[in-house]
Amino acid sequence: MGQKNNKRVTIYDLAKELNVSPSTVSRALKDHTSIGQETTKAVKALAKQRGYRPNVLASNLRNQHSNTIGVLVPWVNRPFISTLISGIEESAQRAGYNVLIAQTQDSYETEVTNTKALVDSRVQALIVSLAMETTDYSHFNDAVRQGTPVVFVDRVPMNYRGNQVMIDNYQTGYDATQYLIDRGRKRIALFSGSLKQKIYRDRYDGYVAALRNNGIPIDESLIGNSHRLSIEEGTALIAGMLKLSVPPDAVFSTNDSAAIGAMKYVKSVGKRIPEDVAFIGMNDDPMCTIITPNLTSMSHPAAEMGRLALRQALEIITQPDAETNTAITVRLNTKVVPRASS
Amino acid sequence: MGQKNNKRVTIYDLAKELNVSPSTVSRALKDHTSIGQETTKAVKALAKQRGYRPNVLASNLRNQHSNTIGVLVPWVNRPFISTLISGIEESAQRAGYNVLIAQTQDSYETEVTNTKALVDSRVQALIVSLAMETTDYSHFNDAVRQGTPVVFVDRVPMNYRGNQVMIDNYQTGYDATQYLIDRGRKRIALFSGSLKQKIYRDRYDGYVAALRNNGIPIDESLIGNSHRLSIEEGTALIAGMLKLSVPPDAVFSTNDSAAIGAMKYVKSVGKRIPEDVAFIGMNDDPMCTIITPNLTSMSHPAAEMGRLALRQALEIITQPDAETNTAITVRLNTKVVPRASS
DNA sequence: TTGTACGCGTTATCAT
DNA sequence: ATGATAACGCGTACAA
Repeated sequence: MGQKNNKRVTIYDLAKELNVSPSTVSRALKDHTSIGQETTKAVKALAKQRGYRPNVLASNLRNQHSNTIGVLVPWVNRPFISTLISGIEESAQRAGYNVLIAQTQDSYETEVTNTKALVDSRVQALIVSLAMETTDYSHFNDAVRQGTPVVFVDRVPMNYRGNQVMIDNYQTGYDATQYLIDRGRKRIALFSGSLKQKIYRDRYDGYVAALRNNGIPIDESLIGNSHRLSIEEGTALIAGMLKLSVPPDAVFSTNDSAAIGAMKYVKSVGKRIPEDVAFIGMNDDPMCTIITPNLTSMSHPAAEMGRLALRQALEIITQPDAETNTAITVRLNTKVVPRASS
Repeated sequence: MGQKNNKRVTIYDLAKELNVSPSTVSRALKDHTSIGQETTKAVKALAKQRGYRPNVLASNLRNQHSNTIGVLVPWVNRPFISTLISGIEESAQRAGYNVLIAQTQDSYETEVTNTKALVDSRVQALIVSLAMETTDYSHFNDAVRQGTPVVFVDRVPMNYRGNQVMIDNYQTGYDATQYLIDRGRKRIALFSGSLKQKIYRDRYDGYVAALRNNGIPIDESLIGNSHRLSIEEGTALIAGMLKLSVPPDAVFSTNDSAAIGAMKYVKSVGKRIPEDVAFIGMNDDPMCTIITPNLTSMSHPAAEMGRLALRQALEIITQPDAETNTAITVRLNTKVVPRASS
């Protein structure tokens, strides 16, 4: 595809050709007021003609930053996360920033490695959603210590008071559970992720509180833990619970995939949804309106969370004295998206 | 989260403290054979103790590259693309490369802008899937001319002979259509993307050839063009076609989303799938096994394509004389993934 | 308004 | 086995 020609034009080339100094070129190119109109115009014209492009590598070194935002997530190919990234990328692009992406594959070790790699790449800020098993956050402390601010999104650390964007997970868990209770359900199963993760812990707490406030006993056999909350794991969880002497009459799954896996199983054994088992999921992924019956879910504004996380990052970056900033926690409200499954 | 302390340790700091020269430190750090065991060990120990991290910005400038791969896609939050990216990222990580991501939002203008931005960022290679309306590829010629090799994946240019990874779209279109014909269908609708895009053009050609070889006339009213092949557009397309005096008895949709939109509509008006209208999609997205009945589709190895594209990029990068390389076209075969919808 | 000179941190070349 | 020096390209303090 075309000829290759690595000799890139520099400000020195332009300077020589115009018989001015490189600094004049440098200044003219960024519309420095102290450079004459004539000169500026001439420089720009030649730059365009010669196809001059600034060497970002040199500029980065000189300015000690990369104009890049790092994004570290468990997996990019999940509906919620890919939309989150889409929101981040769109905002970043508009603000003139690049986006460097890495996935942890939900592994703590990979998270540590990649955090270091991103910091080494001198990203100006790091937007992070934690790996499932992460309970030690010291690698992020290291990042901040080295001058890379961190904004957490969705899967945020326990007891964290720094910059973060999330939903109100406790309330979401409470509301989802209450929604099922309001529809007459008494034996409500919970599909949860690791309780070491704050988001799942909070949803669990909301679930327990809702049951308690309605005088419904907590039954441990109805609480299923799952590593990844995949479709397959959802199937496995419900299969186990349907064998109980008194099986659940409803399921609150803390993501949609596991709910859908369970629904598929329930349908396959001839039980009716929602009559025999009602379902409510979380995230409101597109698949909710594809399954039959459509899956009730809790809203989860992925793109918006991405935009907000990026905005926070930008604010930190542009603050001259990052030390004195007050950290911001954005906690978004969710609501039930009612559909036929409950 | 911890104290901030921007003063980063450099090889000069280490050199001074150890009473050696910076070059010795630099060499020791990368296990240069000419440095004594003792010295090397001492340097590494101190580096670790002082928390030394190389300044990638400086290294990049010196080496004239960024160790980064640029990825330019229409949207990151689509099942096929997010999985493609996942494959690229995983391989890149393993090879020690960063991944810079940008989306074109299927706009030609944005594609041009972002290509330039990525080239300016000195990515070492660009992996691109074209925007829907792109028919002029000169911005990629510019990229190559400036020394940034380009690998296309999935949505590749027309009549291109450079590096690219794709599926055999003609054969895929042919096989999908033949599959419906084999099941006795005569009036087979096609849901296509823009025919200016090679992938849709090839699928269209395959569709036409299959009909022709089976003596079935081409009916223009059964060929639907769609801008984004979204669920909504699928619904709209089938709604129009069902009004025909002789409506289609099958649909070949060139992606799964549009097929599913159409299936939802068909079910909503009380027609049966596959008895009244059979369906086959493309990509084999997860949603195929969520819809009822499950959607037959054509396989589309997204993660594998990502890995292959990255490998091609790496080969080009590591080739010393890129000029003389022969370009590689990888064309993967697909197969029908049969399910209940046809 | 423009030019000179230096530094950002690393690495490669050449010398010792 | 180690050191001195230059260079990558840009941006800016200081000088003119």
